[in-house]
Amino acid sequence: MKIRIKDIADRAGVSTGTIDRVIHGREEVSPGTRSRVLSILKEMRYEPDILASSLASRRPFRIAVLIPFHTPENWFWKDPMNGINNACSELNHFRIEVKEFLYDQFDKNGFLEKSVELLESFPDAVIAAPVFNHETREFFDRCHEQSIPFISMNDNIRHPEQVAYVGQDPRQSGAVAAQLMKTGTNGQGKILVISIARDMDNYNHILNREKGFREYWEKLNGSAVPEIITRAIPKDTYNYIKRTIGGMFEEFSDIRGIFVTNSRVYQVARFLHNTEQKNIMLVGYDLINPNIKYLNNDTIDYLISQKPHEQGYKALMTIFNALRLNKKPTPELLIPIDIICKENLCCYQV
Amino acid sequence: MKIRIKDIADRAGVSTGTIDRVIHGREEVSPGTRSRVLSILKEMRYEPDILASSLASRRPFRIAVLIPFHTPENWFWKDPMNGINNACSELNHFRIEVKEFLYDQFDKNGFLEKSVELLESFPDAVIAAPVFNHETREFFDRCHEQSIPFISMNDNIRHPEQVAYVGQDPRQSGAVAAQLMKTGTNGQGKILVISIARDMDNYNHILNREKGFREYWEKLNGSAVPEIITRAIPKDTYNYIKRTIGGMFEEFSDIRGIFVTNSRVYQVARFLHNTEQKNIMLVGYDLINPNIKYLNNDTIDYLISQKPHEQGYKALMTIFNALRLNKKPTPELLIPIDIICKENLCCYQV
DNA sequence: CTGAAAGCGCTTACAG
DNA sequence: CTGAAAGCGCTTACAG
Repeated sequence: MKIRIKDIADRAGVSTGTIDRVIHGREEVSPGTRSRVLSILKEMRYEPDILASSLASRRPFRIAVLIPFHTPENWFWKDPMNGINNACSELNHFRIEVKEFLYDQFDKNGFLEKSVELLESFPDAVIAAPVFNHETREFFDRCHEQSIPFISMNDNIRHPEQVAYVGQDPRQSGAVAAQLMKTGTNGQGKILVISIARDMDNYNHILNREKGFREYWEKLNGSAVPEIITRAIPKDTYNYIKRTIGGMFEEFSDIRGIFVTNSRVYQVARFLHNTEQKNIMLVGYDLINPNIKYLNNDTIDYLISQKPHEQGYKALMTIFNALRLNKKPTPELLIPIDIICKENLCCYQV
Repeated sequence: MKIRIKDIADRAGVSTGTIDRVIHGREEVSPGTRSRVLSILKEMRYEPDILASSLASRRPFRIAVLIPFHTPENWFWKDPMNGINNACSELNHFRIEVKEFLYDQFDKNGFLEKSVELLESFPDAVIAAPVFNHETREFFDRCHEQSIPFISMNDNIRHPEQVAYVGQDPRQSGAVAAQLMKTGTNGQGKILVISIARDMDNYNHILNREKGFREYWEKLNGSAVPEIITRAIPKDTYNYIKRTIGGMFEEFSDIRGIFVTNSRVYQVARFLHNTEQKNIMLVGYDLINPNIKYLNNDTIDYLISQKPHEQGYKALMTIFNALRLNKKPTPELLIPIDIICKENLCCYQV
């Protein structure tokens, strides 16, 4: 019924050791035997028994993770790592090892150092989250040269050799924000779109979210469309934000909603809360603690979750399935764009 | 490092066969040996290697599923079964077998017959979705007598012996619907709460959803609160629904929103669409095809997903983890209450 | 009631 | 370049 290595060996008239060598592409087999065995493997549709394989093999499957570390001010990168580790412990029977190469998301050199270190450790697979686009692309090139398969998460830089991408579609999430805004404002008045980002922090995402948000209204014909005012704020300190947003409220009348394109929405919430503006619809990103606080006191209406934990979890599962179980992955594993309000918050917190 | 059966055997001065017998509670061991081995197992914190165990054992792990079958008119029960089967194929290396005992959700006798049949097959574990409360409770009693562990899904009847419950909190999902309604109507005008159910179909869920919806407004102090008009419709044919809802629109003025407490929301959507009432906010349940159609043409504003596929998937994973991997499950595995609109629909479709 | 031995399907030195 | 044998940790008849 089930085809074993032994069956292949009998058919090919060689020993099981040789079959094993062919299956794992070791170079110690004569070309003739190799091709004969390969065709028998295909013909008999051999599928390895991963239980037996894991049990017999000493060497663990080593996965290297190259993502930013989190800081007290920016917890975002904690959850992906947790997701990866949770997936790892679910698979612990299969002898998987995760090694973390964490870098400072504002320090390009740090990234380069870590990526060299990673390559020198010769892992079996790589999970990486691109922050520095150009440098990550080069890093992926290097992985490919060393024949190390890699998966890209959170931001899709579409390297031709990547096993898969795991993350959200930022443009689509902008459209979701717009739909919520439409429900809440009915297309009346003005809407501010605020992007708070020091450096290039999450820059791709921000641009695409803004784009998706705008496109939503452009596609809407016939209905009322609000006036949309976009502003980038290059600092994320409260005083700076307070001044900027405060200024906008003086400049523009009839503001009905604010869409903040990343996790800094709590700073805007703080402003609205302090100035007691209760009828502004506020939508932003990410279930980080300060945001949750303002969600619970009704200052933030909705948060869009990037599901960082799930991204990490799925990244590891996907690469494991692809490499160990031979299940070819979807090239783009899109993480759902969850809409979170006070009422459904509890079931999303890991 | 890792404790094996052999280590236990050496320590206890018996053979590995005996250890195996103790671990699996087979009755062919003398009481003295048994208790000695048990205490050594505990002391050395033995954890079985499930790879080796699955590899060596012939017998598959047999899981019986007792849920309603789906019909052309009601596809709801298709997805849980798919979720179970998908989980099963993900675990197929571990030799799991799923056997389906599907019953007619409107036929109590059919349920009883299937449950007898199931018990006679002596499965290793049971996944069941309660429709007939009293009868399911008795069925679970019977499972307990036969020492078959069971998990309850979709509706929690809180049997004291259940391994876990996997499903949504219907009351909380009513609150989510209310929050959406508040965003869309700002608490102005009147809101209809419509429950369309022939027989007792999903009755517990409907009551709890209504309850959660009402409680939301009760907790809201200070804000505008709409007038809420609840109505049960005992038939789900379009003509009947059209007459009833049409009548309500004649009876009440200034209706701003309609909350349909189950998947029949497409019938109300059809009415709104046919009568060209565009400014009524409409919220309902479940990503079934007719609902998706009206979501895409902007008649339904939001759907709440019960994530039936995920319920099935998690039910199987939970019982497998609990019984084969000794991971004790959360007693209530609450499935997130996803809010679906046209814009985020795509990433939720399996 | 208990032990010795073979086996699950694959991998890994080792010998040639 | 290839094979025979031992081993991964657990389970299962079989013999006593």
